[in-house]
Amino acid sequence: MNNNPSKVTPRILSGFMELLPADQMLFNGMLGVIQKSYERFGFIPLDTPVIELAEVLLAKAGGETEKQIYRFTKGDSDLALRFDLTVPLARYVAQHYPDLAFPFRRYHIGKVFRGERPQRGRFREFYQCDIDIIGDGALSLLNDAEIPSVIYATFTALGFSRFTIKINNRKILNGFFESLGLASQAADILRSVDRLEKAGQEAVQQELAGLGAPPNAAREVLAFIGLTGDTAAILSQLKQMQISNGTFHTGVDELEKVISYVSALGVPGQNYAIDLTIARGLDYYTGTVYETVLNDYPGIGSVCSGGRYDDLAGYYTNKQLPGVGISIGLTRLFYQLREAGIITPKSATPAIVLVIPQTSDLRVPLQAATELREGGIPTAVYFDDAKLKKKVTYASRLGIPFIIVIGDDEVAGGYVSLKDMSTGQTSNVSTKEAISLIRAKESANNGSSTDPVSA
RNA sequence: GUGCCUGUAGUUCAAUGGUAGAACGCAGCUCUGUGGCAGCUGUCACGUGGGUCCGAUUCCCAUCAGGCACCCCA
Repeated sequence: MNNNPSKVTPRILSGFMELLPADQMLFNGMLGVIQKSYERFGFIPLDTPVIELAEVLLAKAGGETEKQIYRFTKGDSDLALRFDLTVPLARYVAQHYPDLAFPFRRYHIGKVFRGERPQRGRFREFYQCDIDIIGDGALSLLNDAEIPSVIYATFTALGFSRFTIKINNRKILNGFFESLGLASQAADILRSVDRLEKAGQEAVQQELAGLGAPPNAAREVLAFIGLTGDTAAILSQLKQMQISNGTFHTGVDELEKVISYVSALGVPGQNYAIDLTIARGLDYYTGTVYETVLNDYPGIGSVCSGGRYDDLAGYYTNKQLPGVGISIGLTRLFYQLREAGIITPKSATPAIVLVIPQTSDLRVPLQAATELREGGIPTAVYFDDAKLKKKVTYASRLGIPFIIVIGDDEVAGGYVSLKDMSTGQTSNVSTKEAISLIRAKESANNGSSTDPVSA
């Protein structure tokens, strides 16, 4: 690959994503939409170090985490890269507890690292966009209901309309398993149930048998999670079930409340549903759980998931800090949308206009550029010596929608030559007129393309 | 971490036991103040190491890299 032995081959590690300018613009657009949406709900921004003491990050330890974490030493320090944003949040809240106002609503958009085998859409470094609401001692169930409304607003802002927020409650599943005498295998069963769609009914049935579930219990499990209908129908079926288990009924109660409030918060009925099969692999969820899928692209899987947990920071503090939150895996989401052609890059630069000086005295072109920028128009200037054709091609390649050529004629005449790259029309106008012309055209375009996913 | 598949220009792909072509891209020209089209010219490759062979990009082994499935997850 590299003929020149004196040069190092430029390359990056597999599993790390790096984008070309047009894609980076698209990615940043999505990230900005998500951030704006989170802030609209009053979530507070948070940024924490990418590197933490291994002791802190691994306080909880746990098979997969331990295996996947990037860990290294620097001098005497045992360090690690964060593998999610929840553990740093727990540390942060425990550490700054006295200075925070609860419920603490924070969002955090940042990179996390996992040393997994990379695969399509699975990266070793990726962005998560998290929101969490942390209570001090207790946290109203209403927060569980607000989360889907944030998801709804965010995915709508991203340009999607056909998506479903699937909602379930762990207590229902746990209580149900307890009533079948399968409580000790609950975690494994949940995991198996979570794979229902992927692995198929038969495989799950066999797995359940392998876990020691008697055939009738396995059948009951499958029948249970197979309950169908709209939210009202599922809820009434759940309530009619003859199960004497407190946890189960608490779960049904919670789910019913959450569902009713989700509706009250204005999430349309077609955008959420009860799905008793979603369980989430993570073991720290204790109540409501969420998973969001794009109806037209089920293959992409969950694009946003999370849930309720009772004890966020038990490894760092004695305070009982319950919370609820979700995470959008932005890197994966972006990658898969891009792969599927659902989103396509538009421009490779934020510049709206390229000023092209065609004169040796740059003062007038530079003044014009400054005026454009003061007029709120992102402006780049082509400083280097080249033929006009090359400069125009440059604007074309980058997708810059306007160019302004300023040569000796323009300087002498006190005007600029404005060209609309999409129509090819040029006109001689004053800089002020150019600004309003560009603004008019841009706002007309933006009407339909504020979201990066207008497809 | 386990299993399977694949490594040829910047990219996507060909061909061949006698050292390789195309398309797109990129640079330039046709075209000295205007991009997209067209024509021409140029640019760039057999992942690495070993083995078999007169000779290996081709066959074999190892290694590295990439992809896929499992596991797990965003």
